[in-house]
Amino acid sequence: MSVLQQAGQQIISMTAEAVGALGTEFSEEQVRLEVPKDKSFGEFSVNTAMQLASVLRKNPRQIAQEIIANMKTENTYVQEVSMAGAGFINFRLSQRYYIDVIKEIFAQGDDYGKCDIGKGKRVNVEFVSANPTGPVHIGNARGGAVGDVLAEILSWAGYEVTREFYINDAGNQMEKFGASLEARYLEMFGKEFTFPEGGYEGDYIKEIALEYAKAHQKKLLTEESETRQEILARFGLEKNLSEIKRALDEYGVAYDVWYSENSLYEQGCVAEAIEQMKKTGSTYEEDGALWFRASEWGCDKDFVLVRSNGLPTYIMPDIAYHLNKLQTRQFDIAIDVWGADHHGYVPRMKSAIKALGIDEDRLGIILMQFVRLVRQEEVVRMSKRRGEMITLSDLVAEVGRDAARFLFNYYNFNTHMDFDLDLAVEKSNENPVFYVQYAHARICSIISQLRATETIEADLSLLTEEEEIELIKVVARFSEEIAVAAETFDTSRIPKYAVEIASAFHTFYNRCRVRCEEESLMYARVALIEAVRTVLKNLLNILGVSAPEKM
RNA sequence: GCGCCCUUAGCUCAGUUGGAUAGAGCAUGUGGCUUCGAACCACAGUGCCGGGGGUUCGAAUCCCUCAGGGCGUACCA
Repeated sequence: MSVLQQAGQQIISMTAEAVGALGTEFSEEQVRLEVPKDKSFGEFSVNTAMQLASVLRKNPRQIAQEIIANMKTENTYVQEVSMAGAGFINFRLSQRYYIDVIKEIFAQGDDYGKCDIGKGKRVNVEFVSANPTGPVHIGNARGGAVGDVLAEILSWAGYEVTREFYINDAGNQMEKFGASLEARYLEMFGKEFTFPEGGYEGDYIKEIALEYAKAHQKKLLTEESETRQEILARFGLEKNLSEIKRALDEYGVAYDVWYSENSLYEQGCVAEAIEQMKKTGSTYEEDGALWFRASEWGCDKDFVLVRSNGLPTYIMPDIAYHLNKLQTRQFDIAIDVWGADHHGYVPRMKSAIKALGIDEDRLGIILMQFVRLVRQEEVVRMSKRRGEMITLSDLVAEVGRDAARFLFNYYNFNTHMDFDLDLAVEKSNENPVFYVQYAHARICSIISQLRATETIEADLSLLTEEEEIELIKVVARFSEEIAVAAETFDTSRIPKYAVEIASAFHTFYNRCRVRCEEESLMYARVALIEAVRTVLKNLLNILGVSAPEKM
């Protein structure tokens, strides 16, 4: 339990106890611990008196007074309890609390900020899963940044995390891919060809075809069209996948598992999943197709699982995939990071999961709102069909990995965001990522200049300035921030929290000199900023953003 | 038609799950380096929390309704 949690728990206990002494039932779970908006009210507050007002039919202020009179603060971090406003009970902590926070940071170092709400549960986070028919485009960039950081947050929160990429290497799009490649291949040798309807028109298709032609020349001209397409598709898939891996690697995203959709077919998982769906008794045949009675499982409409031509629809291998994750591989939780255009897909997937007897809460779905790229105050238009798009590699080359990852996580996944390329590049000093990195570099610089004398044991009780206390108060919240971020899947809390710490540090820096007259105070302050450096570094690590010592 | 998401300062966004006077950054204005990094700090102004009802001690937050924007609603993926 962190120092912060200990203090919080003490307040909860003493509050529940004090209410009990008044002759009223009030459990610890009912105590709502809050942080007052105005710091002059202290570190914590509870609104217990207001909660009890309607029950006791008394003025909340009077109730608050009675609760306070019964409070036992001996041997706790609480120094002072007071009543304010409509009946808030406010708590001020003793200095020992702040000292213990810094000691805790030193003791835990690179692990400071971790918590154990995950209790070792196994979580699978599947994200990006870009279509392997082409390069990773900008739309996937947000999902990549958020998915990767979410995975990291969950791991800090005590979950055992697997990062996974689902390769859509089966079905319709693979055929279109192969047909598109074939057309370009034939075109190259001056043969007759028809470009498939809805095929992939991007230049990279020509490049892949050219590459194959360079290596194998006219070899495929004598083949049947079907085998030709298959060979080209497989060749192109290999190419694209290695390019996708390269781009993601450059972006700082590394996967534990690359899961092939096609392998689900090959291993009979799709057929098996169809059987399982039938066994639920919620399927029926109509017009030669197999339908799932999703309307019985909380979905507005029924939908088709197997078409009348015998081929499964797109959702069938996906059901098999989730069955594989949640049943076969026994993950406790599976999280999917999807684009907002898939939101209609959520109730369908959940209804299937439910019908199969799996607790739907084990499936967490994050819907990523779209990103619009803005340049010169204008929205950059992209067309995947025409192959006009900005790739992840382009973005990283233009704004850098640090800025991209930080900014994508800076906004909650649920907000539509505009990514201003000019702002991210030209006015890079306005970018919050540099603000945080600057704070880190600044601390490193100070510490390196004082390194010779840093070994002396510091007297942390000398840290009494308002800016010093504020700084400690902020860094003390770390594990709490991780816990909330993990529970809400909200990665944006982390960069925002990092900015808050950087800001508290800069304020401190401008108000208090580290290298000051009194040596003992100097050591105490060195210890303080050393602790802050650890926290900033840990936060940047979680974000996958570098923590430079010089800028 | 039905369903989901969004709407908070000039701009980009927070708002601790219903609490105290609604906050940051950017932009604007003023001030701060003979001493640790001025990529920084301090101070200043701006709000019909999209509109209107309701729930209660108390609403930006929960419910209803209307408006605007985005996206779904295939035997496409």
